[in-house]
Amino acid sequence: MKVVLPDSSELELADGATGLDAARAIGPKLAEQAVLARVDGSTRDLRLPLADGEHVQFLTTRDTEDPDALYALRHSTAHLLAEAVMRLHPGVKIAIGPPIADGFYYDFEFAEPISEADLETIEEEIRREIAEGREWVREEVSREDAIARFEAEEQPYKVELARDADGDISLYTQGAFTDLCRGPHLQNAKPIKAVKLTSLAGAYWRGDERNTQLTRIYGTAFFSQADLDAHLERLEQARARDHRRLGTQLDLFHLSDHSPGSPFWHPKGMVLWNALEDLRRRENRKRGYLEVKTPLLYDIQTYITSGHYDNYRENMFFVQPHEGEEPLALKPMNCPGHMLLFGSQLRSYRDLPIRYAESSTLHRDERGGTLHGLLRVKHITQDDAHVFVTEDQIQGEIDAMIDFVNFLYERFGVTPRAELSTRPESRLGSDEQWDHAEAALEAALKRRDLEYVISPGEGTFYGPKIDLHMTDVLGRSWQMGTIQLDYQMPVQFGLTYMGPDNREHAPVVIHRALLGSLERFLGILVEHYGGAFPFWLSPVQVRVIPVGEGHREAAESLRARLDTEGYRVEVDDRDDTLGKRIRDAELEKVPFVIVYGDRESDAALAVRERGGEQSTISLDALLERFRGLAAEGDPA
RNA sequence: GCCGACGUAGCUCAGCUGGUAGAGCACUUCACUCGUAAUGAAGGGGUCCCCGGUUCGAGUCCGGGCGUCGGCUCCA
Repeated sequence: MKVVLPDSSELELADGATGLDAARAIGPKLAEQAVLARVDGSTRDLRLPLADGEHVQFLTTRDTEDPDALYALRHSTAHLLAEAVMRLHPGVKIAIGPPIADGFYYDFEFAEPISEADLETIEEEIRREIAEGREWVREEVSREDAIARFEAEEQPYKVELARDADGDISLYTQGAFTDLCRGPHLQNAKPIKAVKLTSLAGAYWRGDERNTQLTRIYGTAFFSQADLDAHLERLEQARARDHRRLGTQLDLFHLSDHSPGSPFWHPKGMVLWNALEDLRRRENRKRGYLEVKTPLLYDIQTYITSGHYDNYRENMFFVQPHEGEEPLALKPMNCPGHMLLFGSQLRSYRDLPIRYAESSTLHRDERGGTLHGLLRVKHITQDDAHVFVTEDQIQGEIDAMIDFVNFLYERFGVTPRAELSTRPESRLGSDEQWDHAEAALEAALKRRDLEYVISPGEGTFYGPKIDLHMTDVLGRSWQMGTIQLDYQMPVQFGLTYMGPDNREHAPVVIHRALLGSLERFLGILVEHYGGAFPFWLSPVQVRVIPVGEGHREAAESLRARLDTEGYRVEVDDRDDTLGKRIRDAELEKVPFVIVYGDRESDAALAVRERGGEQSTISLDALLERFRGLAAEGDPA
């Protein structure tokens, strides 16, 4: 048989030759350094046979940044971790240990709990294994043999995995350790030049909290120590952009034990907040949304009607005004309020669509351990709206919402990832309705040519949704905007409109929050910009620094002038050196600094831009520049 | 809710095996009035998260609670 190499040359091989055979045929050095075969785009263990006509490329120990090569390296390191743990903790039960982005983990069930201090010992053991040398041997066995083997070894999790596998099973052995594993793996442990165990966490078997909680050990590995160092350096740089750190540094907000999960917004943070509110309000108005305001407190019946009492009671706040009175619930979402508002009057088909918008304070009593800076809060504010439509208005409204979303996110130069979340196990309504609703959302995504993935079972109990996701500085994904199609809640609330046929019909409602939560959106924005906001968003746009005491008056009058033009300007006339005040302005990431001394006048201002670039320009020219920059946030 | 770690000045952190707290920055005052990323000196500032326990004595050890961080689970 023949396989095709990357340079299009053909290589003759015996039938049944493996990737390693092919590498050997090319050269002994390649055979030694080969880590993986990439065959027609997907990776294959070197121990597996090639087939006639396949296009083969070899990944070697020099492909130190190739994700597939790193995956194999880390997957193999995970096996070394399991071997080390089994040696140090006899009787430990092993579960699964895959490579992940930036590293790997392995899940164990320990007889006695371990702590982070134990990681060092385990890490040393792994290094010892590498120093001793390990080779991986692959074998294929029947399902029954695999089950029997792991039963004999008293490894119940492996038995369960083997039971659930279909077809034959592959095993990989290194040293005294054999694991049930699909591969691919390294030939041997030599390429593993840097290993670090990073953290310890609880994780439920198969991701289900009804199952046993296992102990997960996270780690990472690289082809060189320099790569590991670079990785740690990147993490440190990412942490410098963390919105929690910048929130304090830039005096935007703080969190307090006195009200966990409820940010205190400082004046500078409020500038950002209000910029989002202004954007939301202005753009909603252009698109026919009507701003409303509905109560914060409702009786329990409202939430029984909406279904939230059954589904989310655990996460709601209740207040009892006085002894013996009925409790009220603090609203965790706006839907019921908007349903009641719609139902307060007789509606005609001529009124539809009705688009109620409200950016109101909501409270959700999130489970302990889930709060996270601004990204997961108890006090949450959504740029919410509910659009009541007839069946044939659905498509048009959803298309318009997707366009609206694109418009909003483009303002910030960010691109969210779309997901289509389909029917969950526990839900209202018939399968026909769900088919219909899911199809409507998917059709909209396709019409607007938006890339998306499907998240099965992740929809709400009342309908499917399109979610927009973004990633924070540590690589975690967060849901931002959402568009949800709902046939249920209007029915629960008995909502109707009078149709042209003079009969009552139930409207369909589209729930949507496009930025999502203002708190979360701001958190992501702070990280996206690393605190260096564009001019139109900057809490302080210009700082005027008088050179000496004698220039304070002129600086103040320049400030007043810029203030009149609508810009956010401060004078820094502190009794500090010029260098110090410029340094502070840079650290606060103020976009423009104007140094004002003897040489300056309206005709010639000394302007320093964030980052250090300096120029001398007239006030008029500067104002012209500012007008252009300010317009980025408010395109006509 | 679960696993692990942590909680000391406004911020970032140090505080060894128990003997009633310290640095840098910030703040205040004084001197300097400065030309593009830190002027110098002096000073003020702490219920060491909370409650309980052990001890002659607890920031330090133990128990409980609250909060935060990294994960898991959850997320209308």
